[in-house]
Amino acid sequence: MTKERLTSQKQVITDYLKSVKTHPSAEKVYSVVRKKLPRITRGTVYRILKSLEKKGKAQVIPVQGVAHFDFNTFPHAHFICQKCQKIFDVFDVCKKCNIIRRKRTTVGKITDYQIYFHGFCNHCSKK
Amino acid sequence: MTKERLTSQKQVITDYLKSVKTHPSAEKVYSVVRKKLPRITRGTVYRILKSLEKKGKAQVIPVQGVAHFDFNTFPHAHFICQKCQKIFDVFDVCKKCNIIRRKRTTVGKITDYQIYFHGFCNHCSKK
DNA sequence: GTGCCTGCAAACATTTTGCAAAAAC
DNA sequence: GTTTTTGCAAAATGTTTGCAGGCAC
Repeated sequence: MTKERLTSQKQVITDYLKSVKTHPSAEKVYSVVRKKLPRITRGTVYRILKSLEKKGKAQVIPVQGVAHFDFNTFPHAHFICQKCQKIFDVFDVCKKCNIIRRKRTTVGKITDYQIYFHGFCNHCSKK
Repeated sequence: MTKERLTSQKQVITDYLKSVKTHPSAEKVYSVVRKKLPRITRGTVYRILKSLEKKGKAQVIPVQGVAHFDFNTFPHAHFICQKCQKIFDVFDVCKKCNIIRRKRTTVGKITDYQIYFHGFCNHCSKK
C-alpha cells in the first residue's frame, strides 16, 4: 500500500523546475532550492529528481556527463551550444519523419526519442 | 612542436573499436584490450578514448551516465533498448528534415547532431 | 637524446545508499 | 500510530590528473 506523500522539498523543487525556462543540473537545483529550504541535502534533491524522471515528469539531458533536467514533456529537441554550453529548446523538428510518426525502426519499437543539436547559438556565433 | 606518437596502446584500442559493431564503454574497452596489453591502465584507456573523441574519430553515446564509444563517423542515429540496454545503429532517418539539411535552427547553427531512440528491440519485444 | 606517452596512485565529480530521526497522513 | 521521506554521512561509480619513468622517434 505504497502511497506517495507531499513534502515541502518536493513542492519547492517542482515549483522551481516549472518556473524556469532553462535546464538546470542537480547541483543548480540544489543551490537554488537551498535558499528556501536551507537544510535540504543533495541526497534529497537527487532522490526527488530521479523519481520525477521515473514518473515521466522530467527528462534528463546529459551534457558532458552531467544530467540536466527538463520539465517540459511536450516532444521537442534540444540545441546545446558548444561555446556557452547553454541548452535551448527546439520545437520545429521532424514532423514529417516516417520513423518517428510510425514509432518504429527496423531494429525495434520506439517509445521515446531525443534529438540533440550541437553548434553555436545565435549569441555565441556573433563574435 | 607537439607531434603525436604511435604506441601499441593506441593501436590496439583503435583496432578493437574498428573491428567491433557494438558500442563499448571505456570499461569494456579496458577489459578487452587488457588481454593483449596486460599492463595497460584505465587512465591510459580513458586518455586515448578522449583524444579520439577530440579528433572526431569517435563519438560518445551516453547511456545512463556511462559513456559508450562509436567509431562509425557516418551520420546515423542510435536505438537504445530499455530492457537489454544494447545500442543499435539506425541509418535511415531524417533525410528530408529541413533543419538537418540546412544545418540551422532558429536558435543557432548546427555543426553536429545526435538522435537517440528508446524502446524495445526486436529481440526483447518478442517476449 | 628529446619529448610525448604510459603506469601508478591519488584525486575528483557526480550520484547513490543505509540508517535513524522527522514529517505526512 | 504507521509508513514514507528526509538529513546525514559514507560509499560507489565513472573519469581525470600529477608525476616519474619508459618508449617512440
